Amino acid sequence: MTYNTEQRTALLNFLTENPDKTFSAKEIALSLAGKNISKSSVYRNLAELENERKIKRITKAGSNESFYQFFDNSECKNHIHLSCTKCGKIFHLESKQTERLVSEVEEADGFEISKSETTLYGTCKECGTRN
Amino acid sequence: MTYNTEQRTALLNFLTENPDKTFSAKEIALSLAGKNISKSSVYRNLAELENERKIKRITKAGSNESFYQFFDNSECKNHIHLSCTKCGKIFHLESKQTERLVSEVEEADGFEISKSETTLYGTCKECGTRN
DNA sequence: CTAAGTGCAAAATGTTTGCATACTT
DNA sequence: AAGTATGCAAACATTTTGCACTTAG
Repeated sequence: MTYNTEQRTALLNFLTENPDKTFSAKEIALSLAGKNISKSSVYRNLAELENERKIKRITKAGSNESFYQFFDNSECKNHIHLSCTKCGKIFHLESKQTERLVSEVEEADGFEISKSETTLYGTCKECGTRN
Repeated sequence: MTYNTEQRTALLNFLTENPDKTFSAKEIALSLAGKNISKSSVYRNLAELENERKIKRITKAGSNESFYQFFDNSECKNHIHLSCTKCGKIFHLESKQTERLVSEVEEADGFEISKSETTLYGTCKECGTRN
């Protein structure tokens, strides 16, 4: 169905090699300059890789841009995520502390929480102390 | 510092009167047609009211548009929010079930969670069963 | 009177699309 | 060979800005 083109590979490699950072489409295009990939292909591949759940699209507070981050869904069955609304980074929070919360929230309001996708927003340690 | 203009009042009134709905800037402009407010003023007032924490800016999954919802911060000291990534609505979750979660998450990763601002994302009952 | 807000049109930003060409399998 | 991806430029949609004018306090 999908081809492993030079461009898609370069894009996914780039995000894979920087798993704890987020990048805008523009930043990615810039980082991949010289790697023979156009703006359209950056966007098309980001969309495709997001569909395949290989990367995560992130929206930061106060910005209209989308940011993207590597996301290995297979490792995320049993924990939820913390996403910092300031820097946009995603942190992985181990399951034991959060199991209760998840079921409680689901019972309370009928909210359907897929653990692998659930994200709790707040301010991370770094961004908090920097302020 | 800020003036209570006819336009700002109309905009805030509109969101105040529809507290459980979210609106895009376009929808707001449309709803306020005849109320003597221009597109620029819609955007400028949305930004200003967001700064004043009187409204909340919301980003929906898969969309680049911003949506806005009335938000009375003063009522939200002791609970967290559930935000549906499909319909964008914000739900208020009472504190008892979540107190533990909040402190546990804060201890675990140093995440600083202001209860009145914390939002847990997922799919709400309506959007979940509709699918 | 002065600072703040307004409308309008133009510009800037971020993203998507049509099309002809090229690549992957 | 067939289907998929690419680059480019143009189109889009949303949001922001410059400027002259108006209004709230």
